[in-house]
Amino acid sequence: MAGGACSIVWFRRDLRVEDNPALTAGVRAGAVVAVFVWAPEEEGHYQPGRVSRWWLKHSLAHLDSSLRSLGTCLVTKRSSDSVSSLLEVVKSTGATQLFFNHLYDPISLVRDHRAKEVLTAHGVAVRSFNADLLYEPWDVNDAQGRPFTTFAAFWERCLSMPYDPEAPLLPPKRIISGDVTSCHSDQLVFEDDLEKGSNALLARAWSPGWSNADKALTTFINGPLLEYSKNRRKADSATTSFLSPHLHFGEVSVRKVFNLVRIKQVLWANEGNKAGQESVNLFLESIGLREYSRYLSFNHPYSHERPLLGHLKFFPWVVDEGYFKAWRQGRTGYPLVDAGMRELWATGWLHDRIRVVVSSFFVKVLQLPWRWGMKYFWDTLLDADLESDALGWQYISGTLPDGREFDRIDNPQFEGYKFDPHGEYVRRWLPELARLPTDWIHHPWNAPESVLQAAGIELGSNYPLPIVGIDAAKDRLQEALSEMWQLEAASRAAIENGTEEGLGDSTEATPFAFPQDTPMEENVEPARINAPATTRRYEDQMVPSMTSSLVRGVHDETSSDLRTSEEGSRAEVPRNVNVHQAPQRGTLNQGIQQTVRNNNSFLQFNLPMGVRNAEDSTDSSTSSSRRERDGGVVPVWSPPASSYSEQFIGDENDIGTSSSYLPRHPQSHQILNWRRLSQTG
DNA sequence: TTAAATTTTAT
DNA sequence: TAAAATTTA
Repeated sequence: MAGGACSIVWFRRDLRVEDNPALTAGVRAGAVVAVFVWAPEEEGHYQPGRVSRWWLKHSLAHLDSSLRSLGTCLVTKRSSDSVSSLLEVVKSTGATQLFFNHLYDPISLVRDHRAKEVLTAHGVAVRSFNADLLYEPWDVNDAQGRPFTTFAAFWERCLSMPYDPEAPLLPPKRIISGDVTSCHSDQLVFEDDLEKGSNALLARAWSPGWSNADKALTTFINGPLLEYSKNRRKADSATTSFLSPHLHFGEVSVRKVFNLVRIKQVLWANEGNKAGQESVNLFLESIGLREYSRYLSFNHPYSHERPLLGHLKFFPWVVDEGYFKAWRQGRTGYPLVDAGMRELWATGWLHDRIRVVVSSFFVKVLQLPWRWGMKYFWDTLLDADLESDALGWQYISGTLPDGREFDRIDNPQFEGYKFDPHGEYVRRWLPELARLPTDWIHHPWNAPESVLQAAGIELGSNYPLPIVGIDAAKDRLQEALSEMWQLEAASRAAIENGTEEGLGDSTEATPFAFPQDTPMEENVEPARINAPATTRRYEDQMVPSMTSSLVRGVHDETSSDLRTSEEGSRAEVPRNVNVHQAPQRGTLNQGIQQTVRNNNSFLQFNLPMGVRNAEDSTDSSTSSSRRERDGGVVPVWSPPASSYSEQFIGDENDIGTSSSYLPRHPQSHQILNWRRLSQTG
């Protein structure tokens, strides 16, 4: 059918043939050209990490083979600009229509809007659909027609909408292929040789691809779902749904999940099965949180990089590379935290409870900027998902109206006995503690010397002492909070005086520019962990990247990382950490003021801050390891902090004071338009 | 039955 | 940590 009218179905994070409205529309319209564009640079700061790319690679292969059995194939394009690649495909295939499904992260919102404009201008009819959510964000509003700002109210509304979510669509029986003879596919490269080695293990635990996702769903619903409420609290329980990576890439549709779970719900309600009903409600709630993450991202497109509660932008985070590194390596001295971080490192997976534990420790005990932690999760999690992770970290950080209280500190020791009462999880991931009795497993620092000796543990040598004491952390948190309120009051006064008036609106340039990212730091680490009976290697473990001018420091730092079971590791244990001495606070606040005054300087701001921190901390007691081993050049991961949101520091995008940023800010008209655009599907 | 003690769980 | 839910005397 040479050059005959056909439509492009643009696949993104909807890698399935079942319940895929864009695909269905394409099939109905006639011949189809299925396209996937790989343009990671477009994602700026948040390019998929190694394990995420591994997943994508297999998911795409799976989709391609499904499409082939239906009569067409997946055209793949390597690109630095999705929209121009689509245009190319239009030209080479003579397509007259474009169909795609909605995404709600800020970058996609803008990119998809542009795609629509540009292709329409070229005479292509564009339609887009909801395939990712039960209800579109703009359809869920309170009685005044305003978006919700708390999860409970949002979810209650979702569950009582006047109409049900759309029923899932069946896969097409057959697809008529558009003419792709003059539209060549690029070979997409998702992993290098080094990464291949590390990824080899992933296939043992996971099967990407939409029909595997479907199997996982069925297995879960017919099995573990019943006990979901009972089992979901154990650190290493295998009773979660394990659907999150499938859902992230849209291999399974939430609407299908919802429908199948609902059927069970009715069944168990009729049987009077209380445990089952509770399980269903809890599981649906976790689906609801995923919905809410998209909802927040849509209504507050900066939620992945700035607190939704405005006063939190004045919180003086501790900018300390040493702490950050100890956390990443699982060497904080708190066994549950460390076990979690080692598991994440090794497998790309973490139970939800443990995610809460490690991130809460990160924010409340170490008081590191939550976006660093979020970025590390992004780089390492198999199910890394910008919207969900932003919601999670904001919740933990207390920067949401209904998040945890900000001044609450969870004690990892108690949480350890709660989520891992027998210490099995800790022993699995921290072999150095394997012989410690359960009584001490979550607080080895209290164990009698004789017990430690018998277990072969020398605190400060082969396992660290706590990097920060909980009591010290509490004091420090209080201080930081009062500093935050002072700064907030000062800023408010300044604004009332008119000193900073209008600054927030003055920066229209590069609305979605992020600081340059450089390739991820590599850890070349032979670490032994007696996890699933294998010796694992930790090559090419991703950690947050750093600003380009500091790249030279990379190998200096990483080559000495985390030799868990080697003598050589000892120097790396963060030690000499004086609990009573407050570490250096970052100079974020000054930085922010700077940025505001000299708006659009975020790139400049970024570098100096990193360098300053590195130099400042040379003498700090928290950074001895750096001085010893890293040759003075400290790789600094550039916090996304300064990228964008601070340009709008003067605005009132507080979720507390106004429910939506959008209507009051003309410079964000792309997104206003997008609201309209979104309804065309 | 009520009130106190306890356990549970946070988006 | 603190509010809510549940158990106990």
